[in-house]
Amino acid sequence: MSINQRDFYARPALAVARDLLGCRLVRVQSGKRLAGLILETEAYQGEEDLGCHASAGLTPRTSVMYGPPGYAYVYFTYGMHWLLNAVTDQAGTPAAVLIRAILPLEGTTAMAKNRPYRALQPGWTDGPAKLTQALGIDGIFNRVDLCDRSDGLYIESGERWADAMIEQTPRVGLNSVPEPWRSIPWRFLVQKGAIDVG
DNA sequence: CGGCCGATTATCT
DNA sequence: GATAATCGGCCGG
Repeated sequence: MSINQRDFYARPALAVARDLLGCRLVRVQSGKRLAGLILETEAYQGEEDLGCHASAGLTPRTSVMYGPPGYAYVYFTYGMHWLLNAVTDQAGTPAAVLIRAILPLEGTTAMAKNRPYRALQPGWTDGPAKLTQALGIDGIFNRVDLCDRSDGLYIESGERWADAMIEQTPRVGLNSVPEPWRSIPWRFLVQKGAIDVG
């Protein structure tokens, strides 16, 4: 397994969102690997994308998206949830990919401790806030370098799913965003039948 | 099983 | 002062 390097992220969010499916999200917590296969992502591309936080322009919160690719953009929403994005595209072009679901593969016991309530129930990591809880990711991970193993949060290359196994749908939760951004199919997910769930 | 709604606070207007 | 890239509980059928 090798860590995705800067050039992997230095592309438009749409391409990175597609290629992150099947990669392995790794969080090293207390010396242990907590990791899972990425099954669902969403692309947010540019100030003109009214679903993207950067559509509000350069602010302290969105500034990380304007920086170089390969860094984490972790933000807080709905008063209680942390969501994990990977910054993509070149510096100066704000873009990011939201990681929405993983299949837990390593360190599931530790993940269950991080997320005791629904641990190991069906679907316990199939939401963007659920997976950050399971992996113990919060605001202190904002701006960490995903290309650097020493930060304890990175993404390894994985197997590439066939296009036939990948579904594209509109992004979730953008009900107050105008068209065409509300309906543009920039959400990527691995079809359920493609996954061998235990 | 599906749909509605409250929780709770960082960020921007 | 309003809003939010969500989750989980509770309700009704």
